[in-house]
Amino acid sequence: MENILFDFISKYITLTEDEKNVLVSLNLFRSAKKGTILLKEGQHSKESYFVLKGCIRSYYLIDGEEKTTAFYTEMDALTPHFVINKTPSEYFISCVEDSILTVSNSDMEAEVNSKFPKFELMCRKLSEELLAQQRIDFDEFKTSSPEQRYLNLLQSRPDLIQRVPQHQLASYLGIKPQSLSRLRARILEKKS
Amino acid sequence: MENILFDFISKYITLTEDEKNVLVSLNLFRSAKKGTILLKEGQHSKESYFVLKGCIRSYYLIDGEEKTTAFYTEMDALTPHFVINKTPSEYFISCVEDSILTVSNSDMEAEVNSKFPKFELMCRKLSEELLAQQRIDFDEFKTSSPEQRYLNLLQSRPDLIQRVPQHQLASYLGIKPQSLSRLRARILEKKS
DNA sequence: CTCATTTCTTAACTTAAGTGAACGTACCTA
DNA sequence: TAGGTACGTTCACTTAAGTTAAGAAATGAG
Repeated sequence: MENILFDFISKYITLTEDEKNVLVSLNLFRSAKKGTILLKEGQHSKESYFVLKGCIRSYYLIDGEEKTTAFYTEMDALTPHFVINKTPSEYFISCVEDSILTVSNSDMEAEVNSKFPKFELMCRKLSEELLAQQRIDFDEFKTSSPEQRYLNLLQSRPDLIQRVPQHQLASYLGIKPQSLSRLRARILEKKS
Repeated sequence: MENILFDFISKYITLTEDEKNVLVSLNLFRSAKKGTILLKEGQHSKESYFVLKGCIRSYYLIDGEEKTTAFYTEMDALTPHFVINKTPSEYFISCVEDSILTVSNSDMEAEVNSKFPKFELMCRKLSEELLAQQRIDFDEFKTSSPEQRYLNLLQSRPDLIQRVPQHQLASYLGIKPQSLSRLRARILEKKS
């Protein structure tokens, strides 16, 4: 299990055996059942997650309705995003499937950063990369229709469509479940 | 003019006079007329911009139509986002108004980072902050209708609505100019 | 100042998403 | 096994955005 984490880290920096051991000793690993809520609206957690296996999602609860904004699957990193305003979280994080994660908080990160300065470098590279990807995703969302967004998702993350309930997918695409059903029917009709 | 830049930097790290002088000696400052295109689709520039005065925007050209994805005004930093795929830019950057900018490329950044390691820290903090803000903006976009997005923009960046042509604003909101006109008329009607 | 171009608004019509309701299926659980 | 709940699909209807076109207003160049 650790190997997935080390494979991920090795994309950014090279670790010695000693450094790997320090990481393992931190007891980062946690498994969580489908449906487990990792973060509730209003909590002020600074936990970061890295998905080793499974799928987690972030969502807002607006007028009693869940609005899913992101899915994180194997090798995805989720850092909470209320760094700026420092107000409590306005969103939830929960497990779509039984999952195995690493969980770290800012204290642990500070500790590791001070012991191994190259972690600082990894953090910078990672957040730059996440920022770039986030911008690309946002641009793509803004410049396409719900139908195009669905077709793009079919290309880029076909597994999600199988793994995730339709109503969560729909709100991720910015539409209602009924519209997703209709849209899928429309696409099938076009093909024939 | 330099002071705006130093004020911005001081939010992240503290600079000595020597360090400030090095920055000034780099000749970062450039002014650009309204309409100037700073980056064209297909170019492979690694320039970063920081807006001291004026307004610049990024946009895609899709089926002959401009799709504006972001506006950057005073104190905003724009880092190009094809860090990952390393393919040429798929979007344009141009000046909405006569603007004064600082322009830096990755070579210059590497030079400054090696001379003053604390710049590395600033870059990390900045990209973490930008990532957080980007996520918040994306979430807000996804969870609201065009009308709500317009009302939110009216709250959060009222200056944009004055400074920016309507058709650019419309595509920034993800709709057509005609729909923005109609939507504004609808809002006015509701108020009365 | 005038002409041409661009930008913005309005209107009529089309298309697609939102809404509310009904129905079938699968999955729990008592 | 029976009843309940959650989920997905379908339908009819409503609402809002896309499209096409026309005209008014602002901008810019000569």
